[in-house]
This record gives sequence, structure tokens and C-alpha cells, in this order.
Amino acid sequence: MVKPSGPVTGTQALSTINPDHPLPRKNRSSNSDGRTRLPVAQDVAELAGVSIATVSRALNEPEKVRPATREAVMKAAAELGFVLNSAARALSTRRSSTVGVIVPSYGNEVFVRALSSFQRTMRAAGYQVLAASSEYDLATEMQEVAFLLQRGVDGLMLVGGIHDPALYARAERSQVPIIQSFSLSDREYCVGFDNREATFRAANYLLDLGHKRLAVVTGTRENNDRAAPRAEGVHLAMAERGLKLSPVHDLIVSSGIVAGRDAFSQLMGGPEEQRPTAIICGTDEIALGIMSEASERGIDIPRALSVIGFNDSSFSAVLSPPLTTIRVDADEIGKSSALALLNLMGARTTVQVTRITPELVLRGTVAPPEKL
Amino acid sequence: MVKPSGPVTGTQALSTINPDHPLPRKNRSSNSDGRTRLPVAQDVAELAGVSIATVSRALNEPEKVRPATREAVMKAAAELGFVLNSAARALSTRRSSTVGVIVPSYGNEVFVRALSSFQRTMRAAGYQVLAASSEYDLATEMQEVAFLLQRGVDGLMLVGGIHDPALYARAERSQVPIIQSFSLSDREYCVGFDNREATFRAANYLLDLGHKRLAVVTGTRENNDRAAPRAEGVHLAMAERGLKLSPVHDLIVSSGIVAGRDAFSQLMGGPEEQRPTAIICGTDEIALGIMSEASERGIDIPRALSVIGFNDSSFSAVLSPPLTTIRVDADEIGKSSALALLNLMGARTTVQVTRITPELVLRGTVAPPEKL
DNA sequence: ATAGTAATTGAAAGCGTTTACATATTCGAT
DNA sequence: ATCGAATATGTAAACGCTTTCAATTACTAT
Repeated sequence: MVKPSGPVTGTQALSTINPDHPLPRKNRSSNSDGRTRLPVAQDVAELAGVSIATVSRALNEPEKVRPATREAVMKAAAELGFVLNSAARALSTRRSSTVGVIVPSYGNEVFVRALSSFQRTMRAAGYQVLAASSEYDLATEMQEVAFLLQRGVDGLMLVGGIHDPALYARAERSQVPIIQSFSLSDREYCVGFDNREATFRAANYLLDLGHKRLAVVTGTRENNDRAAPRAEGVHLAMAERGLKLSPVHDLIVSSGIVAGRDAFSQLMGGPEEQRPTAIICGTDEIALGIMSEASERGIDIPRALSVIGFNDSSFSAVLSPPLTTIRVDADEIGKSSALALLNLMGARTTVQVTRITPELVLRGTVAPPEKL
Repeated sequence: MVKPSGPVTGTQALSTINPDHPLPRKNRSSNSDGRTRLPVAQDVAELAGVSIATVSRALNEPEKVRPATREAVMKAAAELGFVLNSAARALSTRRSSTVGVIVPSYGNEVFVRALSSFQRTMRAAGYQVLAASSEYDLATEMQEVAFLLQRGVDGLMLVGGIHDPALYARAERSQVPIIQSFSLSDREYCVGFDNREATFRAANYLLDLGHKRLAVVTGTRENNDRAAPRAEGVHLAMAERGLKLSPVHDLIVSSGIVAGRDAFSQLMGGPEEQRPTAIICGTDEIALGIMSEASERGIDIPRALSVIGFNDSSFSAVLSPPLTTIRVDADEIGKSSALALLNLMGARTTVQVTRITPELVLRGTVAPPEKL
């Protein structure tokens, strides 16, 4: 399409070939294969009759550009269906507007909930989140972090405070702040709670009811500053009353519901006077497994056995009986972590430690021991 | 470290500064604020005594570079802790090695499972995945897709085949392939199953047992090609036998466990001879809610009421009684979707439709109706 | 009107890769 | 040794944006 010559608002006419300049490498509106090329800032600039710098400003700092100009740019951008190339922006600004989060597992509802609210909050702030799971393995986690770092994430959310030492070094080197979640720390920025205290309280509650033989079942405690302290809390509560938690009542299982079923068999296999009268579980999934196996074997919960879970998963309230559990506000953890990380990335280092309070929610799986 | 002169395997000596070349623009190892700058390809090139192009090749197409050179580059890269800047690479190659996926909700275990295996597969292929949830809302989904497209994702995984029409146009424009999941289509590439057939079979199973009054409860069916066909399947099965599914036995609820509880009340509120004798649920969560409410009201499942769920969530097998449900291999969907998308992105358009077969897993919540 | 100041805009230099093209090197066959 | 083909490497131009700095334009108060 050849236009009549006339006043041209842009920097130079472009619909006809300018013989002064060598032929541009590519035809500006279509690819070598004839496909329409996506519009770039330059195209918007030309259509709006401004410079590319102004386009950038109109888009990023609208207040720095005169209203009339801004509108012209916006109109041109809309007309062309212009979409900013975030790789170019990231390269230029050295920030990706992307954050990474690594959870131990997607199989644990509480992490999914936290991830979800973390993501929602980040999204509202204009960030995308790259998520990954470590499967409770430090090496896998490190690998994922390396991947995320290469991807240029601006921040990182991790669960717990035990990680590959190289992780902190690498993050530091890339100047990527880390927010730790689900456990507390006095060295790192974190949003979490005192895992030991949570089960300590639950154990005391059971002890107050008259229970003497408690059991505790958690998933892996290796490199895990949530599960390990939870077990500790139970030990501690008993020790304070001069009781001792029998080693056979202290179980580490692989996580998940079926693991809970196995745990039941191990715990309740011995002679009756040695069996625990109450079990504190590291997750509601484990508790559910235990309840399921108990039901199958005709063991009455809570009469013959009390059970306390952890996390208050969605199914917990509707089990029969409803599961007594330690509720953790995962949404709050996700959201607060996001907010804290946002703060850190903004170089504001005000946020330090956000302490969440777990709550023992009393439902139907706890009763005093049978023979007082 | 100065080596004695002798045979040098590389192209040229590199441990001393070459005075022939002009001094680099910036001090190469530190920033204006004195902070150590992260090494870039140029630094590696200098240390290895090769050009930046060779560094790139050594890293991306090692076979195109002589072994000795390659090793020198690798060594230099390792020594400097060089990490490739993916924004720059994305800008240069016009591909981000990132894919996006949008699920309706993280609250539905089946989507999380699919997402997880999708991610694992993509990760193994060197892709990162950006995930988002639409909360079953087309506008939200469109917005997220726009965000992902701006982010330059190379591919997209979507659940179902009903989306904002603009979505396809935008994706097409950006030349981003889409893989549809959890439902079948004859127009789009997809990995899914026949939702209608799944419940059709389940309904027939109940009908064969002698049930005459079936009910169906699903989450929202608006713009939803999974829930709606599931309801249809039940209608269809009954119609084939000259039966009619009463409108009051056809319920749409908000998803989740509590929604299931509400459904129970509505369904079982009427006089006994009008109540359904079996309920087919759109998800296991709904089924769980129904079972919970039934248990609370002393309605015996399966004697007084049969229940069939959908998805075979992790908790379903351990409920009491264990939930009869339609199992869908979400891992397979995630994995196959990833593989198919990988194919599409590689411009190989061989993969068309991958059909997954749902399976009715018989457990404890189904029995013949009480009075035959 | 007009000088001085503040607010806008534009030109151009990056950001760190990849890659087409040109050049240099290697190697096998004579 | 020597030539040519094949292979390896280097040079430099993108990729599409942001941002500094300078130049221009728009105000404000004489």
C-alpha cells in the first residue's frame, strides 16, 4: 500500500522502501515464511508517531508522559495488539518478575494450599510463580533451585530451614532473597510456627486427660525441621511429667495415608497393656490411615484409642468421627510469605519473622483413656 | 599460575592478558557499586581463550566444538560459576523453554496430580512450568492466559475444551500450541476421556443392580465439558431404560466437601419413596460430603443409599465404607499431555487424540436397593 | 513578549545471548 | 609437501526492551 507523500508524524516514512538505507534485514510486517510478525514497541512507536522510548514510558510510567501522548500510544498498542516481550524486558531490567517456590510434596494438602495463596498474592503483585517439589530430598531441591536461579527468579520461597548449604551461597550470589516457611528461624526471614510447641501442647492436652502412653508418628525427619520438632514436642511433654515415650511408640513412616495404616499395625501389634492409648500424627493423612485401619480392625476411636492429626486438611472435619487436629493456617502462611518476599525484593528488609499460631481443634477423635 | 611453555592444547594461551585488544568497556569483575558482577559468557570466553560464540556453542551444541576447546570452556565456566542468562537466551532464540498450565482449581486433587506429573515430565525435558488456576471462570482463565502469553510460554495446557474464544485467537497469533486435557475433542489436540460414557457406565451398573431412582450431583456445569457430560451420562442411561431422572435428583452444587453435605440434605429431604436410592457424584469430594452427612443422620451406606464418586482421590479407598468411584489416571493425563505438547512444540503434529479409559472401581459404597 | 525553570521527548547505548556468515584451521588424499 | 574439502572458530548483527543524557517543548512569572 503506497501512501501519498505528506506530513509524516513518525521518525521516518516506512511504507515505501528508502533507497538511502540498505534494505532492512527483514520485511517489517512479515516473516521470511510470510507469517505476520508480532508487533514490537517500534511498531507502536511508529503508529503513534512517537519514539520507542516514549512507548516504553507510556506503558511503564504513564504519569511521566503527557496524557495526549499516552493515549496515542495506548491506542496504537491496542490497535496492533501489542504485547510486551518479557524476555527483553527481563534482560534489560535484570529482573524477571518471577519468583520460585519449592514445596516438599504436592501430596500434602497443606503445601498446596499455601502454594495457592502464595501464588494468588504474587500474581496480584504482578509476579508469576514457578513451582517445583523436592520430594523431601535436599539434592532434588538444590537442583530445582539451580534451575530457578538460572531462570532468573527474583525471589524464592522454601519450606523449612534445612537445605543444601550451597543453596544459600548460590542464592546470595545471585542476590535472590529467600523466605522460609512452615518453621521459625532466627537467622532467616520466615513465616512459620513453632512445630515443637504445637505438639507439645497437644500432648499435654492428652496427658491432662489421663493418657500415659502416647505415640507419635511422622513422615521422614531427616533434614526436616517440621517433623522432627513435632516428635520432640511429644517427648518433651511426657518428660516434663516424668513419663517416657517408648521407642516403639515413636514411628517414622513414609508420608501419606497408606503409611498411616502401616503405622497402626506396628503400634497396635503388641500386647494391650503396652499399646499406646493416644497417637499424635505428623499429618492428617497419617491420622486418616490410622483411623481407617482402626475401623477395619474394630478398634473404637476415640474410646479405645485417641488420635490427633496435624494441618486440618479438608477431609478431616467430615471423617467419622471428625478428626481432632492441629490446625495451621496454610493460606495465611502462603500469603504472608508472599508479602514478606515482596518486601525483601523491594530491598525493604523490615519483615523479619512472622509467627503463625497453630490451633488445636477439638473434634471427635480424642477421649480420656479407657481405664482410668 | 604460569605454566612452563610447551604444547598447548587450546587455540591460544590464555592466562596472560592479551595487550593487542582494547581494554574492555567495564571493569570485568565488579559493578559500579563494587559488588561482584555475575560472570557472563564473555568472561568465560576470555578465561578459556576463545570467542563468545564458541562458548555458546560449547554449551548448547557440544558436538560442534572440538573436545579440547569444549573442555576448556567447561572448565572456565565451572571455575567462574557461570550461569547462563535465560532472559537473554529467550530473547535471542525467541523461545522461553517455559510452558503454562491452567487448572480450574487446586482444591481438586485430580488436577494437582495431573499438574504434578505434567510438571515432572516437562522438567525432565528442560522446561519450566508456570501454573495458574482459573477458579472455573472463563474470564479469569483468559486473563491468566494473556499473562502467560506475555511471559512468552512456548506451549499451553488447558483443562477442558470450553474457553474464551479470544483465547484460541491469541494463542494462534503467538503461535503457541495448546493441549486440551480431561475431555476429548475432534478439533483440538487433547488427552482426556469421555466423561459422558464414564457416568453412563456407572449408571448402568447401578441400574443393573435394580436401582430405579438415581441422582446425580456435580459442581458447576456452566462452561464445563467435564461436569455437564457426566450428568448427561446418567440421564442417558436412565432414558435408555425408559426411566427418567427427576429434576430434583439432578443437582448442581459448588464443588468441595461441604457442597456434598448440602447436596445430601436436598436430595434426601423428601418423602422416602421419592428419595434416590443411589447417587452418582461428579467428584469424590462431593461423595465424601454426602457420606459424611449420611453417617451423621444414621443413613446406612450402602444399604439405604448407594454412592459412586469420581476421580478416585487418595482418601477414597480408606473411607468407611471405602468409596466406589470412577478412577481416572491423572498422572497419565499429566504425563501424556506433556509429551503431546512437547511434540507440538517441536512442530511435530503427529499426536492428535489420546484417549484415557476411566475405570469403575468397585468398593464398599454400592449395593442393590433395599426393597427389590 | 521573555527569560528561566520544569516537564516531555528522543537518541542511543546497553542488557547477554544466539547465529549467519566469513575466516581460519585441520585432515585426508594425492 | 600440497590442495581441497570439511570442520572449527571468530566477527558482528540481531533479539526487543529500558534508561541515561541531552535536546526540546511547555509553563510560570515577570
